[in-house]
Amino acid sequence: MAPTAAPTKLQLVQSNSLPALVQVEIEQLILCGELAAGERINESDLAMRFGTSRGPVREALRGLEESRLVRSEKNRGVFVREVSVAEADEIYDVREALDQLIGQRLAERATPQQLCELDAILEEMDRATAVQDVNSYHALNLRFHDMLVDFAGNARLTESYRLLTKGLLLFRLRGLQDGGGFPVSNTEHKAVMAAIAARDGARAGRLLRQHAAASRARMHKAAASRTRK
Amino acid sequence: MAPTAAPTKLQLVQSNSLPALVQVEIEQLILCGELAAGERINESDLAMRFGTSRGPVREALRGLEESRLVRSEKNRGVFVREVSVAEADEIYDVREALDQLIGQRLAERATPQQLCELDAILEEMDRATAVQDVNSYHALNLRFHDMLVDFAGNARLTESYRLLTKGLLLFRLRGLQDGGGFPVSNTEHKAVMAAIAARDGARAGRLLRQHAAASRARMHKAAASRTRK
DNA sequence: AAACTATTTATTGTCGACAATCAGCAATTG
DNA sequence: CAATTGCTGATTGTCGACAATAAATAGTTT
Repeated sequence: MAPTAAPTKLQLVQSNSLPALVQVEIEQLILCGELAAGERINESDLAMRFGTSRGPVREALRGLEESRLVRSEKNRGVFVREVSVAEADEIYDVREALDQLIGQRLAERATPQQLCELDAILEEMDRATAVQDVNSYHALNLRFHDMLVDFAGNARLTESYRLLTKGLLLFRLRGLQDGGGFPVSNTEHKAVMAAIAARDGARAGRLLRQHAAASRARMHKAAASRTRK
Repeated sequence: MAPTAAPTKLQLVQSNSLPALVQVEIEQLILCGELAAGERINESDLAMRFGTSRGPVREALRGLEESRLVRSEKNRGVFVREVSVAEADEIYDVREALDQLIGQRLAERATPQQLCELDAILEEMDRATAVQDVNSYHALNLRFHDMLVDFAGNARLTESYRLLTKGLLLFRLRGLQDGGGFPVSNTEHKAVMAAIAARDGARAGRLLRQHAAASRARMHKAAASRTRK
């Protein structure tokens, strides 16, 4: 009998190759800000840190370059990408289109079980809002949108979306955290959820797109107030 | 004085690293079908072919894995990806959303010069249709859509779109070339162009999305008739 | 003293070699 | 005779070493 639904830890470790492991590790380093945007990455240092040789590290960096988290200059090294406001704007343009699709598909396909999970997150976000816990809210917000795209049931859509939002995450790290308008954000989430629960695909799509647009506007506002200072 | 707009061939060769060169080379091999879908890729063979060692080849393959053109199994090698009809369907779902955005932005931003270039391609496609030259039409069609997304003026959008369509290309290689309905396809192109020339973003977006949907439908039809045989 | 040049040093790019692992075949055993 | 077990050849995974390049430093000249 074949082991059907048993994701053993052993199997995961054995299936994932070392460069792949190193890649997610470096990705974490970048996303958590330990490797700052614009910074140059030293291959030898990373290799030492992970206890490998430079080969796997180079392979991992090549993968990260393809996912646009780093850029590489010949004979000079690879650098953590920095995304400008203009680039973030471009990303948002695409994201809005994808978010609309996500809302649409969610309304068609999301199971009641999944809707419950989403509602649970929303409640947690309300609690975080009440205590003004920005960090928790930010993390929950990320998880919420990740679940949304997952539950939309289109693997390629998930891929594209994740790639895009990683770039956005890199931008947010530069300081401006969503313009601070996070109580508003959650009311928008609830409106989207209502449309999904009502199985109104068109409305859900429209609302989720508007939510992304609002988020973009908050970013602009924060960026503007920042450059003014 | 700095060389402003002179993309010397020398500079390109020197700026692009060897693994990057190898990567596009392998990509061509895959996209032109010399490396068939599902086939296993031998690192040593490729290294010999390009006159390098296995290191750069491995890095290139890691990049291609990130762009989903190959998949990698630990200790077994990397394989050219094969995309099923279901996956192609997923891709089309996303592509439709992006095409709508492309049409919208094109109507807003395309310069008269660019519109001329596009029209020129359309004429060529008409000529290819008249002579029933499927291959030429296919190539022109690819160029046309590539130019569309380029002229939309959003680098991230271009990236996402290209990534998606590469996957689709991989699927088309498996035999079914767009269901043969290519005279229809070009009339759709012309309708889109008319909307863009009229600077009607909403209509251009809607029409380009419908064009993608029609293309998807043609794929389904071809796939159905194929499995029936 | 400033500017240009030579040298040194650190880091990347590439390679060949060795170890680990897997697919296929042969031999053995019940 | 079927099935399991143990080889064998080939291929991948990883490493350390060397060459090539770029940044930093020191030295020289005007």
